[in-house]
Amino acid sequence: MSIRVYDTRKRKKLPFEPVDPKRTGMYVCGMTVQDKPHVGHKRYAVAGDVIRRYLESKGFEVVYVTNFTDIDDRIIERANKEGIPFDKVSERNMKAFLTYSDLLNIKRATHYPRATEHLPEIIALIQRLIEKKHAYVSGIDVYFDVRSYPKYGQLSGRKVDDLRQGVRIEVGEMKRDPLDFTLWKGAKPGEPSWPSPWGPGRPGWHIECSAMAMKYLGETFDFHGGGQDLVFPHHENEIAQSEAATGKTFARYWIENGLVLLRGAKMSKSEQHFFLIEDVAKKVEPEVIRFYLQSTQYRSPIEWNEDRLREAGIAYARLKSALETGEKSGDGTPDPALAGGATELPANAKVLAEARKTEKLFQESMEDDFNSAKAQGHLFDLAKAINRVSESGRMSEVERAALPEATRTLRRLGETLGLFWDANGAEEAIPDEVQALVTQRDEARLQKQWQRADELRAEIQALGFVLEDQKGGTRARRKL
RNA sequence: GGCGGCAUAGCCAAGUGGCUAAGGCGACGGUCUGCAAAACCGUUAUUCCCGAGUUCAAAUCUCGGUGCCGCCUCCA
Repeated sequence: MSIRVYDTRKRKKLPFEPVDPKRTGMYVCGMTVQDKPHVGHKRYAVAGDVIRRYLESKGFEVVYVTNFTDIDDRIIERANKEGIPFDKVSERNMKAFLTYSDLLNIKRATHYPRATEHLPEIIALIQRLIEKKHAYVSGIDVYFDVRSYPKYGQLSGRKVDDLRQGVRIEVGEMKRDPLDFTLWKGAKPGEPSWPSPWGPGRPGWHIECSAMAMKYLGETFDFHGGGQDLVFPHHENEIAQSEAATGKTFARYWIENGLVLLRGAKMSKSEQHFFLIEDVAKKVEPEVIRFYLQSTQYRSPIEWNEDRLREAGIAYARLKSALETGEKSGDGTPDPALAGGATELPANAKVLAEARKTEKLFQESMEDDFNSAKAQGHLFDLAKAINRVSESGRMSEVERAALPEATRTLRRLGETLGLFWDANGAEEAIPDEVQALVTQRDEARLQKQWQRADELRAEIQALGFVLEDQKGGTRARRKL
């Protein structure tokens, strides 16, 4: 058993060798909170959460850090437009981010550091870079000297000389080299600012992540994630400024996730080409959104598409249904095979064999660069085995005795992927209104009033529930 | 123009040197059902964008095409 991780920097899968055998650190670049979160912001959150949950299931203590960039030009722009302080804008969008993280069963991070709360750390890091001659003061700004760091470009595979053309210098910037990037941006009149040795100003975009990652995870840590659109320049610059300052490896594994596409093109704030997660959540069950987002390997792009989501809903319902079936037949039923004092589950039960096999394949999938798509796929084989046992009228005692254990395996593996949390209480909370209609329909069916029964079923379906007439009675489920 | 990635059935998606090319959706046939739904059983890629090469052996490696995506400016 060994975990292998694809590292963007080395461009290959490497064995996972944590800095600390018991504890691992993950830094996942969060969002700039000038706006509400869109689906793309949930892709990286889900991808990170899956990896985190898996590592935790392997016994690691995971220190998980996701930042908020709560000060930058866009936020200031937005605040000015609305005529409110910048922190009102960032505050409300951070809140929205967390609301929808919870909705998608994304575990809360260990830390959610914000740039504006880490000015001392940021300033100290910039000072360190100036002392080492990797940064210089120019006018009211401080820049990183890219030419002073020969390994620049190692993450994104770029050569400094190739980059020379095309780089733009904004008005007012006084860089020695067009490639140099801002560490500290001196404030213009009326802009929010913090005091520093170089005068009032605010941090550049990249420096906060280096400072905060090092503060919470140490100068060298295991995982650094974020969207693939951050590879260059953001992550490249993070490596440059961090490793130039410490002389040590910064993050050991760079695990950038593929982007969410909309009609074939990247979801993006600046292009106004995106779906807000709050709008999507009104139409699609949160469990299905999550299931869908992790049904593709995290490094591949994923198309956001209503047809795909509907299919995902059907597929996911299959898993949930098997789980429910298994748990229902398992609960409260004495296991005949165990009644005689037997302490071990019947090893020759087919469901149990399937559960063991699924467990093995699931683990192998996740060990191979956290392939949740593959792991999730294996769950369907176990679901089928559980349904098969529950289905057959002449279920053997051996199979029945093994069913609870097999079902527990399904639940445990699903939960490792962050599934099966029943976001809307779909199982328990059948509204009284719906339940009353179900009862009426049952009565009609007893009297063989089929037309009346069908009308009632149509009404119930219109309320978003599906019916399953079973031997023991009618089961109503929320449609996923 | 430079850098990186992707191309697998009707659709989505695993698989990156050798067992029958996972799984889901859809479709078709069957069981069950008052009819459905769900579930179960069966069928649905002699073949992995195209061409050449390496190898006893390639969807998987190499080279050359074609198409798509991302980055090179803020973006998860």
